[in-house]
Amino acid sequence: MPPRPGLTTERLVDVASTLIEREGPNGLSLARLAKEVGVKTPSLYNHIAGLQGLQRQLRLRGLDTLAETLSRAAMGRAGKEALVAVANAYRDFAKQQPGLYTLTLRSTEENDADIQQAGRRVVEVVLAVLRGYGLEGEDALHATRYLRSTLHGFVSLEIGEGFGLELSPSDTFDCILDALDHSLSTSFRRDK
Amino acid sequence: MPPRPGLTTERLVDVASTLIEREGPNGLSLARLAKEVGVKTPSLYNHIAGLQGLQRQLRLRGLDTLAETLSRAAMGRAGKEALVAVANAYRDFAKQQPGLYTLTLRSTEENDADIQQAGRRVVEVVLAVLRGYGLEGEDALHATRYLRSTLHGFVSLEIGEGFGLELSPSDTFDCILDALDHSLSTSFRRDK
DNA sequence: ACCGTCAAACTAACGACCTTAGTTTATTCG
DNA sequence: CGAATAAACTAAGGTCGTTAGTTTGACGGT
Repeated sequence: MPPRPGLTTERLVDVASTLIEREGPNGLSLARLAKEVGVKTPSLYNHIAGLQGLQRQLRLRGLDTLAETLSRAAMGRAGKEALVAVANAYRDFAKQQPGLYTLTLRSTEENDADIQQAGRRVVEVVLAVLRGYGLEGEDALHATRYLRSTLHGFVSLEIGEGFGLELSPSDTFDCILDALDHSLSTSFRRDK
Repeated sequence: MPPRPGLTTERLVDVASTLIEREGPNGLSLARLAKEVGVKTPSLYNHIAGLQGLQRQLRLRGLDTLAETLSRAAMGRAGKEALVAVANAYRDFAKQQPGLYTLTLRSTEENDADIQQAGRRVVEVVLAVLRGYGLEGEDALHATRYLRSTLHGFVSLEIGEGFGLELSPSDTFDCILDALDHSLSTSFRRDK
């Protein structure tokens, strides 16, 4: 049906996701993507809605694989074991695809139903972990924000600057998880 | 000395910092900045080293004012009181200048001595707060990363998407500070 | 086996932006 | 009052993203 190359949206997002790791989230351009797949730039518009559309697709893929990775890690575990597994899965995802992670967590400026739903799937996994701590209702929501904040903050800083120093980030991460486990076990019961 | 406008690097950074709030970190362009101060784009190069140089100056200013804001908040306080004051100052800074905050915390890719030093000044304030908890040595370094991760993660998420829902972010922040205080008071003693 | 259809590629062109090189101009200092 | 200097300017080149309009080639039905 198509004259020659036979592109698909899928393939473009594939190639773009490798590009974003090589060049960083800001180095991603339609020009480079087009060159990479052997096509002129305007041809891309048959498959994606411009640069914004491409970024949106990447964010969507990032959220989807993140949600799946996390739920896999949570399966069959509970309590601190689940917390540790999910947290490490989160960190590994960010470290293996820092470009995609960074783009995914960038503020979107526009309320996009699909993206919001994909984001909700991630939050749900975190909520499930907290259920193992007996947290529900408002407490669980506060705790979810706490957990997300800590995880996102840690991996952002680790990706961004590597924390400098020669102190092992993994050791720090373990300390943080101990502290989180302790907080979730005790101080997040409604006692305000 | 100058023919007409009499620009300075200072003034350019001033105007750029207002621009970055109106347009977001990605909306900042030399073209807009030039128009704003009534000058042609190339003239800017007499005062700043291109777009990268401008962003570097903004990051520098962001780190400097952040460090000063935090040390002001920490002055004369100790323990939980210091923690709460510094944390709120951090959050307020990010909320009042989200564009500058975002740009400041973006990974820089290049090891710039001035920027690294400015960043160190921020870390030192945090370290000082932790000294009030009796933390020193490796423990203090781990704890600093914990604190920075949580603060940065929370304000990033809050700036980015507002956390959705109608649950008050301020309430969550208070919960988080309680949990942090508790962790720092107990579980960060060397007991691994 | 042919032809029309249709999607996917292309070319052409515009506008925004960053950057460099070379030129003008006004102020200040000797 | 004249020359030096620093800050503005014009001109020009390059990269991008995007839109509009054109070509092309594979597929389905007659």
